[in-house]
Amino acid sequence: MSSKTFKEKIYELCKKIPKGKVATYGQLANLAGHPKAARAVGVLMKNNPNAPFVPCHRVVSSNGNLTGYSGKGGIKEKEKMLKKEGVFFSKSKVDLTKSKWFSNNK
DNA sequence: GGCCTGACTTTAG
DNA sequence: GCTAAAGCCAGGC
Repeated sequence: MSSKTFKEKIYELCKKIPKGKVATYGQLANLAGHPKAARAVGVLMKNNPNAPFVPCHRVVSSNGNLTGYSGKGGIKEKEKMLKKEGVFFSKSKVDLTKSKWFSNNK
């Protein structure tokens, strides 16, 4: 039963992202059951009704580039946090080759 | 129920 | 390698 809305699923998926790993918007959308709703995912993050409850900074674009983040510091802080958590970086982008999250729960 | 917005993704030039 | 355009979707008013 999918009583939960798309956004609720997205938030839960965000919380499931392990430390030191990152996921793409499209991936979260895919796990939520809508592979093409990556855009909607971004909107939900922007609204960010539960900022401290969801590590939305672990969500990046498909090429590993850090996009968005309306939080304090913006992209800069976001990158900093990820580096701190152990995410591999290549210049100003996430090294998806090493740090992309492989969701097991589907 | 319809219109607008947007932190996406992909393809083409 | 970069820019532009199109397609897609859900939330909010």
